Amino acid sequence: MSNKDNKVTEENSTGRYSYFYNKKIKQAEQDIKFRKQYETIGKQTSQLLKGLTIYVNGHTIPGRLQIHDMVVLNGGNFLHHLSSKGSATHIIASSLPPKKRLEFKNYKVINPQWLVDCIKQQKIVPWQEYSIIKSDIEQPSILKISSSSANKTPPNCNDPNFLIDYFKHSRLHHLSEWKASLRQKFIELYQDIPLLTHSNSSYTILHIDFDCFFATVAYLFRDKKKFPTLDFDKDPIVVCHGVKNSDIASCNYAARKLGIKNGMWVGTAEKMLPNGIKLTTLPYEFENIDNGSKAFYTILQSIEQFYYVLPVSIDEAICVMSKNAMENKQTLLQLCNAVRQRIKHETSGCIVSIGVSDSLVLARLALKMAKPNGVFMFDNDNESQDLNDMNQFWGSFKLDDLPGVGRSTLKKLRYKYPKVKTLQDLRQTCQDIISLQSILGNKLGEKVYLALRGEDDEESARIIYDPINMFQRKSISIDINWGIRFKDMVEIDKFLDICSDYLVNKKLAEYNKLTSSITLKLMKRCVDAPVDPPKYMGMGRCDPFTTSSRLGVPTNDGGIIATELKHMFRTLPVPPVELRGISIQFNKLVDPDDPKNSNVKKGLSLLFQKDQVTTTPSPSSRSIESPLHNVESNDPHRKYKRLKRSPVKEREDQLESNQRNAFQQQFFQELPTQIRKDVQHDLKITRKVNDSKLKRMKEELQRRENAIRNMNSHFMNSDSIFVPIKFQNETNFEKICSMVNDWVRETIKEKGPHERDLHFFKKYLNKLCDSDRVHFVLRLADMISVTLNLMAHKYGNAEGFTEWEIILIKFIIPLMNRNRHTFRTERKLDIEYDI
DNA sequence: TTAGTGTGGTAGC
DNA sequence: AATCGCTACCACACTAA
Repeated sequence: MSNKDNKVTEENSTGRYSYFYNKKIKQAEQDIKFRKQYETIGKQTSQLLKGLTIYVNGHTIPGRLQIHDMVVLNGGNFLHHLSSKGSATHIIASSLPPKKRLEFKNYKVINPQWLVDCIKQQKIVPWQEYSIIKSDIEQPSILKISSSSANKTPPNCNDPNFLIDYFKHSRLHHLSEWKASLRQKFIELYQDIPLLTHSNSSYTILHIDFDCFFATVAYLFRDKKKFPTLDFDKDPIVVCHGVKNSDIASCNYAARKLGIKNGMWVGTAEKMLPNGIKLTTLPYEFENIDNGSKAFYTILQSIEQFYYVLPVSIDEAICVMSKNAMENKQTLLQLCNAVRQRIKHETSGCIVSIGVSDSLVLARLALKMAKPNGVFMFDNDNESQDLNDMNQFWGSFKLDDLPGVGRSTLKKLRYKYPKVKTLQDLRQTCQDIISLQSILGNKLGEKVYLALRGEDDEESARIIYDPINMFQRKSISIDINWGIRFKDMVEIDKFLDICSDYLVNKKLAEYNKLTSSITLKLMKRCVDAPVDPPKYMGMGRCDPFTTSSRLGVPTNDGGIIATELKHMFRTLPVPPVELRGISIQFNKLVDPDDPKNSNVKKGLSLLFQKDQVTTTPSPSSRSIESPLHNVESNDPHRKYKRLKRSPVKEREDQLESNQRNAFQQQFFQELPTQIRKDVQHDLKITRKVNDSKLKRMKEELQRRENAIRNMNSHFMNSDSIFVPIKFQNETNFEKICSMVNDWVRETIKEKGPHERDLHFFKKYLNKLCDSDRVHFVLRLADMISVTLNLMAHKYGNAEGFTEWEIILIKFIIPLMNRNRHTFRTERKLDIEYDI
């Protein structure tokens, strides 16, 4: 090891000095020779690094040998041993233990990327940005140690940096980000090359993947002082953050032999160890993983025979080559081994395995056979393949080894075919496509059926025949299902602001897109799940709730999006303290440069175009709508004017809003103090959210839609506004009434309504409102109010009673005011709510 | 029929 | 002390129109 050598050298005992001195001379001579050789075969060399002396310390990616080649071929001096201080102009390292940091503190110590970038740009780029001990210079080491230990505060989702900090440590986040960026790069790299065609479908597929990548890198970059005798081939090693309920991201083959699997919790894995064997846990090496992957893709892309290098993930790629690119199996195997050798060499020891076949699914299965550390070629051709070999091949896979078969599908197959254990069994049991489709559904059934015959279904094959489109981004989203613990809506609003900011400024900006549709998904703790789940800060068992919203106008305005999210949150029945996870998706991405969106900035004008589109699908409405169009769209100026609210209109709105408030105030005064305060607080937030610009735009839309519907019913003499609305699969309002009545009566006695039931009830009420049937809502509200009164003396103190009271005040009554258009007419009913 | 919504499943380590 | 359970995309069931 070079470290050891250095120590000896520094001792500088006379005998040794001359030995190393000689060695140094010899190596310098070899370097020159090496360079000459390169030049004679016509390879590019340069004098870029002339005058620089570079030394590599410890493990790096690219590896020591590769850096050596890079330095020498670009005219630099490569220092094999750090013989005396000052002899090296640059030291390349990925990380330094504290002692080395001190030792090297006067050197330019940089990470390998510096060299890569220098060569790429063909100039010496400033080293400071690549310095790995820069941060130490700024503060004394003692202070740093104390602050870093004090830095380990428990995770807190109210911290403004929580999101970024969480993502920095999340393996799954990294995997997703890496994948997205590889796809993006693919598009840039291959956008001009012609697509492959089905007709010429004689391709060889190489599926290449690192063996336990995370674990290998973690091992290579481990703290050697902490693990002086660790043996990667013998000791079980896993990569994780924690000790007990922490996910295992990756485990080496010694661990796999004991039954340990990726995704398992550390505590579970430890239970599988035989007596006397210890499990070694190593931390993640995200940066070095990324570097390793860069080397991997660079090598693959440099191989001429590969038509495409399709990224699957950070450590996995599918290489497509024409069948006649290689002369025979022998040369193909040689190529595979050469690739494996190069990758191992240039990543300082990371191993890839390769599966080779003529379809995606077979290449993937072959890869499974190839692992660990091998190449496997599978020929599906019946004539050249021995039937025994066939049976053995398919017989060695479990059902969920088949791509597309996961936990859930496995369960379905097991249920239907309890005796089937291997893919060979399944091949024999399921001869027809129909039975598979009846269990698994149309597509998946077909996919499995074809896969068992070694063929790809159309969807899977898209990655070969249409990768550019497949890799084109169609949605953007973030999920946070760890560390979410909020106290109240104020905290959640702040968090939504942060999420919105991240999505807009990091994602939309990066891809230069606008969004016109948002989905919000919340995870709510199951009623019977413990408040603190087994995993620290985990989500535990949850019920999911989803809602989505069309914005009408494509936007990248963080404010509008945040406001909409806050509003959406409030439509879902998830109390702040029960929240365990949030997911936000932007579904309909729009290109701002697209000429048909040129008036996005004007915003509202697009809204009205959209309005016309969305309200014209049915023939009946179209016939009625045309007069409307004549009035409005014949004169573009007029249309535009309507967008600007007249001062009169603005005042009217103000008036209405005041009325609404007065209406609510009336109810508040009759409430017990505590409830009143709570309800008022939340309404304040809700109102703020609802009064946003977007909300006003949406209300305007809604009003126009209703107006058209009313016109319809007027002209057509039809009751089209009374389209049936279902609750609990019932459309008859009287029946729904009695159903709701029973439900209220039962749940008042206990703990109130179940969230899901309530959620659907609220949806039903919302639909009633949206279709101008507020009087039904009034009837229901009245009924509930009467029931509460009747039962007050007996159950007035029950939890359910209070719940229903709050539901009535906080949700149902404000709902009736929501649609101002109808409010003025319906209010005449003047039902008295005495609570 | 067609289009939209919400839900579920899968993949990578 | 613990711990960092993401994210894009397809497919399906269901509803509205």
